[in-house]
Amino acid sequence: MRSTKHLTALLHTVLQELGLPWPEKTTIEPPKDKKFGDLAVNCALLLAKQVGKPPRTLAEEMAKALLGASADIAKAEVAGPGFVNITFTPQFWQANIVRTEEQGDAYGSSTLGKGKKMQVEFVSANPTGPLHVGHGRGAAVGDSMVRILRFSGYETQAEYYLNDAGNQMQTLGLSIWLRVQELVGNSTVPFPETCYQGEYITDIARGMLQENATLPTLPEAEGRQLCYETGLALILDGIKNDLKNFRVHHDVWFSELSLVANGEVERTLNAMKASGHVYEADGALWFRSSALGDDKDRVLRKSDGSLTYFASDIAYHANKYNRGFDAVIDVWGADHHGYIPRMRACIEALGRPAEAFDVILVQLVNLMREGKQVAMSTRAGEFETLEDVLKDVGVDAARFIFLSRKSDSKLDFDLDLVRQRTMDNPVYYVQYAHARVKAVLRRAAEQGIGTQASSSLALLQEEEALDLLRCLDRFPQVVQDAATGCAPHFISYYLMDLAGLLHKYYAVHQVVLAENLEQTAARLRLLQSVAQTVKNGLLLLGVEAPDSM
RNA sequence: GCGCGGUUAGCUCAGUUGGAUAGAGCGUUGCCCUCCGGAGGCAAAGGCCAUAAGUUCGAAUCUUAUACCGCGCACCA
Repeated sequence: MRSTKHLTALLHTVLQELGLPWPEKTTIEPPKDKKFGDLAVNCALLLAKQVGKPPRTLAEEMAKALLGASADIAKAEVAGPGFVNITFTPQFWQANIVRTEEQGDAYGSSTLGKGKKMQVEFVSANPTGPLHVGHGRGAAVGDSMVRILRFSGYETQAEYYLNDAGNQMQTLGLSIWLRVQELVGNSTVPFPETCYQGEYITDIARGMLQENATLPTLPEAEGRQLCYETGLALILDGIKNDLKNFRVHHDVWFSELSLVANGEVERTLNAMKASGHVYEADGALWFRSSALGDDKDRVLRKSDGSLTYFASDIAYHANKYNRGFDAVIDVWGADHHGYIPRMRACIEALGRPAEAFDVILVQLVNLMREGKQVAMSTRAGEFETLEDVLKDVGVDAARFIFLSRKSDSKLDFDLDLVRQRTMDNPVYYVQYAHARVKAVLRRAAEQGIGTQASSSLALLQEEEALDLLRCLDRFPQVVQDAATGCAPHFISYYLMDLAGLLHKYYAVHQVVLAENLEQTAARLRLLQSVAQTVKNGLLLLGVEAPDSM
């Protein structure tokens, strides 16, 4: 980050001196192969046609000018078809340590999103049962995005949308009610397939009976209402508890019912009527979403007079923007992708720019045990709860695995592997890098050796040290890319790289050398900077950075 | 049928705005413990980036077509 910024500024000056424009598509990035230097610039290739000179000639001119422009540049070479490869001096890289020391826990943060208000809505599982692993992935992704956005300077709110207004709530009340009747031997019909089959429903019914033995004798409407209210409260408590254990936090729990009750849905529909996005046909109220890119128009109020889920969802999103968010991100299960076009149409109808709405699709989790897929069926009430998985593998491992894949690709979650506390499990590989540094620092402290700021960083000349320094420099950019790309997995991949370089350095160079305190102090500072960066990165994933393991 | 996503090493997956000889982990094979935590490191083998055309200085990346896989196409939520 520091290196690319520095070179970008130098290149601007140099191009100006040479009388050349700055090509829009210029890239300044670390090349794949280290032998091409620290950073590669492609702009001679881009300018060649426009200027009418061979790319290599242009590149030569740039290289020469860059070399003279700053003492931080050790080499500027032309290679391949016309790349300019820049190598910085070791002193330049060593200064990264000072930067991480100064910034500490803030290293990697930025003001990228300064002044922007963002909202991330995630999990939002219907409160009709406990969370399962799929919800866990959405929870990890959403929570991590919130952390990354905040670290990048966005004012960010985490929200859970509670679907407490629909048919499913009716079904929940009925399911519990019928189980209550079963428990006291009143059932005359088999338990309906349309009701929730899970064992937790019977547990709730049993609990309610213990509290109130007269429950089954209540009139059905009253009994079902009571079952619904109590059931919802219990399930919600369970969900909140699961999320807390998973280190996932929501700032706001937003009730769908509240939107309907206070007339906000009606008001939003009226506003859309006024702007001509809505019409009546066949006794129903329709949203003309097909005019805004959707396949077909969508019903908002059914011919029986009741509202569709989509109607309250529109009101919900209108409400979000009215709360002042510049952009909202919804985290959805990938099976809802068909919902995106109508939602985009809705955003447009609300008069918001397309950039103000983003969806992160989270693919399903394929849970594996002993090499076989674990069957999951919500309808049959057979699913692996998040709670069970966390008990099995732990929060750190689960979060890291969820965040070490692109969200929009299927995830094989191998319980046997994720449970392992070995280096086959990437989370331990990364955490071990942190613990290892802390162990060395403890060891040094025992011998009375500290990390004096006065120590000479110029002693860090080894190739493995420079690799670490270059990697440290990438971190702020990685965080920003994760923020703008909605891609927490960039952080996990980065951390595995950094941890690998640390282990490599450690294997080659002994850090604590009693006979060379100056060298030792410099190396300790390098390691301390690495540990700090690992810790900052892990925090963005919601994973702990242990001092010992 | 239409739409969305996917197809990269034996397996699981990265690959940013089109860049140089396509990467990592696991697995396989071979090596390194007088050493601060070996819970580690080094090396080798392993590829028609699904297929075919196109765009251009240059394509895993962009376009089009085809194949296969997954998902979605409600006056459900």
